[in-house]
Amino acid sequence: MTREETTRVSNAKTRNGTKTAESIRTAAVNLFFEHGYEATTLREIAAGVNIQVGSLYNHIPSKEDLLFSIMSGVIEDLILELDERLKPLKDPIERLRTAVRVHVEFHTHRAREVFIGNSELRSLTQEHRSEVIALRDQYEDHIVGILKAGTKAGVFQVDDPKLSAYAIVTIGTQVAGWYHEGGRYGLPQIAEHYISFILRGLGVDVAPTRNGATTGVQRRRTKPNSLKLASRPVPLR
Amino acid sequence: MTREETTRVSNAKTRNGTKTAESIRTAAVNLFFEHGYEATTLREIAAGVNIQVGSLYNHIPSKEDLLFSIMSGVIEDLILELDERLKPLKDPIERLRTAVRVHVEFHTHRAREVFIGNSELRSLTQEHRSEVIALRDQYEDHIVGILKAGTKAGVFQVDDPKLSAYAIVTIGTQVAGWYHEGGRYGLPQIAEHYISFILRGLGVDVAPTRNGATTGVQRRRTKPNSLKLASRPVPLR
DNA sequence: CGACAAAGCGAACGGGCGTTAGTTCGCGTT
DNA sequence: AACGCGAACTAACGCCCGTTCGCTTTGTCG
Repeated sequence: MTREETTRVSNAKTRNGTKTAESIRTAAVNLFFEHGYEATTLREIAAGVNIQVGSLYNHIPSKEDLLFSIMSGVIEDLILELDERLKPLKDPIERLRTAVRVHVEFHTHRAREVFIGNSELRSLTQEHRSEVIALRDQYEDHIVGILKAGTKAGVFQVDDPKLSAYAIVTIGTQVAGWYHEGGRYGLPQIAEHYISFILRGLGVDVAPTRNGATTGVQRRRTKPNSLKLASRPVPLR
Repeated sequence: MTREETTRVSNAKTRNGTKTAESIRTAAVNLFFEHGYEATTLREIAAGVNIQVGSLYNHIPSKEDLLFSIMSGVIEDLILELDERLKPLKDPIERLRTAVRVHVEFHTHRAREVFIGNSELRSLTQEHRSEVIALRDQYEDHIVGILKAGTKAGVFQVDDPKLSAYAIVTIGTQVAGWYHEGGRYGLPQIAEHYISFILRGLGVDVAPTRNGATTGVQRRRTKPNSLKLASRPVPLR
């Protein structure tokens, strides 16, 4: 009770080949995405891992905690990825381009988790909710920072960075709602389309888009479409 | 069983002064918005109307049907309002301006219902879900139609109307997520801000925005801020 | 090979859920 | 004055939820 965990060395792969905790997470993500957190039963999750209900509690403290770890995990990963891709860039326009690209790619790549993160906030406890919101604000601040820098440098025309950041984040986020691999649009095209739209919205002079590519910069990509959706969840429409 | 409803004349205000059915709808909207459909109990709804649980079934066929009537009702109202406001306009730019304005105003005005409509699709039965999606598609087609007309007339630069329509609808919809009366931004400013953003995104030359107004057209509005949020629901943050 | 801990089992718990049924009550109409 | 009816109440139904717990199985390591 007093101290949480003592020395923990073993790698936890007893009966099953793959680690059970990981399978639980995956099953939970799929079910939360398809039916929502409240409508998902621990018994359904257990069935997805081929385990009995009670056994779940060898790996998770509670259902709510499982949700929290999914939600916080995905935002942390997003922030990490953005930081990394942004690190080498200085030019505000290129930074915004990359930010939108990362945003769209990530939200498509991990659409199910992102969807959960955007819709299940109210199922968290007060403390967990605050924590997730803090992470989300941290991410938004990155975008706002880019806009402010670009405005200061005179390359963006932005009335209010916060308001514009909302719009930018929102556009990219919603892609996750309808994108599916093999659909009408490839991911790079979608990203470039929205990049042009957004840059123009910020007052940057961008050549009219034709077939997805925008300016001369980064016209050709070595791996044209290397993204996959892990499973086949029920989409929203 | 065979025929649903015979002659129905009475106005249903027996014991209570105001109509109960209406109160149920209101209470349900508030509770669904705050805690979500799955997490909301019929007993909570009943308590909000000062009624016992069983009495609800004098007014609704089921919990799911209550949700459906809320979701379909709000989209129908939205389409009606858009049609009406769009009717007298011919110029594509003005039509788009008005569409965005209506969209933002409506989504702010009836934020709680809109939020429910966007997040509780999966709680509907298959049939009801299809019906709601059909209504939503109908609305999106209006926006797409405006974009196509404007593109044909050469005033918009649009690669793909559908993709752009998604972006436009999304921006306006999300406003409902954070707008609250008395906040940093008034509704007209928000609307005009996004109108400029969107028009520029579509390649229309718009004068740089200052304090909300855009071009000379429709600069002054007779009723500057006549919108109200009906109640004070728990926001998402 | 035997001890130990991690992990799974399976039954049970208390409680809450949506829905149904039988009844009562106050109107407006006949 | 009697009736019909909408609408409210009360009680119960069967079911399923998240969580707990004692017990058994299993893999690892000295």
